[in-house]
Amino acid sequence: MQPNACTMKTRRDIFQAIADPTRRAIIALIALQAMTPNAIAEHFDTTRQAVSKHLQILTECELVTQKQQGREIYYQLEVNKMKEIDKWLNQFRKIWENRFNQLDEVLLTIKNKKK
Amino acid sequence: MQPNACTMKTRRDIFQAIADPTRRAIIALIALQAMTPNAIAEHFDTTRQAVSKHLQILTECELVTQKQQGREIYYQLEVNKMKEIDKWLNQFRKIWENRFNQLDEVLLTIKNKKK
DNA sequence: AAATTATGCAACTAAATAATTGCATTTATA
DNA sequence: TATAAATGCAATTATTTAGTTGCATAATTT
Repeated sequence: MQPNACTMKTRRDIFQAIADPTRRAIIALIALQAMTPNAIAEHFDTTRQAVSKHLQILTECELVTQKQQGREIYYQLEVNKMKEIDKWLNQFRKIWENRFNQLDEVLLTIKNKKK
Repeated sequence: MQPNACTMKTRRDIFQAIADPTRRAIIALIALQAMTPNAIAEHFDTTRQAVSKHLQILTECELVTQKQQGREIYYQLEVNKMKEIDKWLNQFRKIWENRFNQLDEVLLTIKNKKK
């Protein structure tokens, strides 16, 4: 059986995508307004092709989308996709809020003892 | 000059740490209660040594801490460190909340036009 | 139409990564 | 005290990654 279109050499996900510092910088850069690969590359110390590869990876996991405009291609952040990281954080948020409440209680106890 | 103790082959950070799915699973596993490497390894399909390496990486970027108890070492999540990811998300949170408000306005406009 | 610009894709390379096996050390138990 | 258990560390390996250079293609501009 032939490998289908979904077959990829590497498994990309959003966590893998944001692991690279350059990609995080690109994400932050295009967060507010869409930009072309050339314009993005000007902000970094690498070649346009390297940036292009990063954009490809970001596109693969749907963190960015393209918008063709003549021969220029504008890449823009799909900010909604970023919420997935937020969702993953939720499980820990419960814990760290709990920890905070526990600390709160300790502080209250100390306070009451002082009275 | 001799390389000092801080010299590392690789630059680890929290984003790199959570990029690996096994490490994310470990993080989730020990989030609620500290566990030993052996106990953690039982949950995965790899060797204890591999888990140990993941724990080492997580320790390096201060996502987990150790607590020795006889010959056992309990690894526990430093849930506060997870907040760093949350902090990074803040810059995008502003945007996605904004987008939501914009949508909200559109919906309100539609609603008003219907009246 | 010819030259220029914007971009993607392929081949290649160096470095990093995740995992394995084997061994050493420390602590507990029989 | 001898054995077993819990763990870390070193060497090795296969795979992935990020980057480079070079080339092809499509859309502009001169």
